[in-house]
Amino acid sequence: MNTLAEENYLKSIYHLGLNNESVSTNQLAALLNTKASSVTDMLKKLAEKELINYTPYQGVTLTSSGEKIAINIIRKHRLWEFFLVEKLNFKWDEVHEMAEEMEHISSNELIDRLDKFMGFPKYDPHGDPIPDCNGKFKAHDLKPVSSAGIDINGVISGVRDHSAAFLQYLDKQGLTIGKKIRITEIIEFDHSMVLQLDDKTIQISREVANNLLIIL
Amino acid sequence: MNTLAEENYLKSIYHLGLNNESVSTNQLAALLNTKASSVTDMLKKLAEKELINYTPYQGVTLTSSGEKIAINIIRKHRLWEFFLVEKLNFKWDEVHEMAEEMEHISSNELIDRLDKFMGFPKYDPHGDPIPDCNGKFKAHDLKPVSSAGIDINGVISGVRDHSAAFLQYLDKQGLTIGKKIRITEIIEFDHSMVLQLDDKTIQISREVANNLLIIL
DNA sequence: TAAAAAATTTAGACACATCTAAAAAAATAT
DNA sequence: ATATTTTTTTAGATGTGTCTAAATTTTTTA
Ligand SMILES: [Mn+2]
Ligand SMILES: [Mn+2]
Ligand SMILES: [Mn+2]
Ligand SMILES: [Mn+2]
Repeated sequence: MNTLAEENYLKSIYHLGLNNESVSTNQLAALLNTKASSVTDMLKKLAEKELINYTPYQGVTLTSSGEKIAINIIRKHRLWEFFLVEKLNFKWDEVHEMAEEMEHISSNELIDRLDKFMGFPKYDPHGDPIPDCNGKFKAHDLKPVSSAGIDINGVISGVRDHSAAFLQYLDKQGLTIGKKIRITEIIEFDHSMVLQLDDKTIQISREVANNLLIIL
Repeated sequence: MNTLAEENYLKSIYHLGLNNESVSTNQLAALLNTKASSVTDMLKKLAEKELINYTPYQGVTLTSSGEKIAINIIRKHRLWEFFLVEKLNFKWDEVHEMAEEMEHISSNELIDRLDKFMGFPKYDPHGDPIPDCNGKFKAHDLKPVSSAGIDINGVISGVRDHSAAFLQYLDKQGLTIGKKIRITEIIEFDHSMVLQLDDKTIQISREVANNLLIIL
């Protein structure tokens, strides 16, 4: 139906356009690791198919049919990630690249059965919400640890940075999804934070605190 | 590493070259639903990569590295088919097209873990052998029902035709993998055969008998 | 608000995988 | 053995997705 490249563009436009409004050519070029001129070419094609709203020089937004396709790809990505972690015992830092390929397997019947097989999970291994077969999903109300103050309690429920390096670091520190934390100290000098876990105390940099998301 | 088209050519060369020797351009064109001239182009590319032995006008054979790749794709295809049937409850006539896509997911670590997850199955839903992670496999010693005579007993263990139409017909008749049959009559006029199953008697055409494989 | 900088689009090219039509080689028939 | 048919390859073209370099538009700065 749509090519692999088209699907990847739609997914990227969706991710970049989440909060803000229209997505720029350069933003897409950066995320997709390609050149602005290539992006322009593809935007024309997607506009022709009425999957995006495109006005030259003004960036793009998804049409509702474009958004539907994007959400479906994200659904597949996250369900496959869940499968890889829960059924095949991969670690959360190992699954993203595989899911990038698997999200393009076309059958919806397959993905709906996979969903059922796994008990209709609501969140993927990184805490991101999994759209249901109608594209509906609800994100947690997440805040970066860095935005919380002294003596605040929270539950680790997501990450902003999905890089393997960051996820491996969190693993090593025991900062995994579901863990309860309490902020016991904030170092004024560099804004690093001291966290109390169930079993130990650890210190994290501002950088880490910015990318670690909790539910209060 | 190799493109999707290259993988499909290698797989096709493998399947066509099983018993006989070299595979012709036209055979490949027919199986891959493409034109002979396109095949020639691709054969040059695969020869350049030393995945096939190609002499113009003489057909091709796989090199050992080409064969290794082909067998790995077949391993993936059959393991995904097994997964779809055993874990997601698809029927044996529904899985081939999905597996055609899934066989190109690149990670070998993934497929090895999938293999383990399913308990290292030896045969796919159609009775075809699944190569292990070293590419080793052993096919059953299969014979078409049509080659057996009166009063012979056998166990249905494979099919020659993999079309959905044929598989659905077999399902409806209760002629599924593992079923024990006994040939009770052969009609001289059209070579159709009467089979005794555990619970019933059915008659099949010569065409069906040719495509249904048993272990004696 | 005019000049400079940045972002975006256009123009022209290329690799890949495919096609049709024509040429060449191999196999078959007379 | 020659002619005919079949098979295969070559030549030239197309669509997709990408690229670099140049032109254009928008934004920022002075
Ligand atoms: Mn991911
Ligand atoms: Mn994820
Ligand atoms: Mn199959
Ligand atoms: Mn099969």
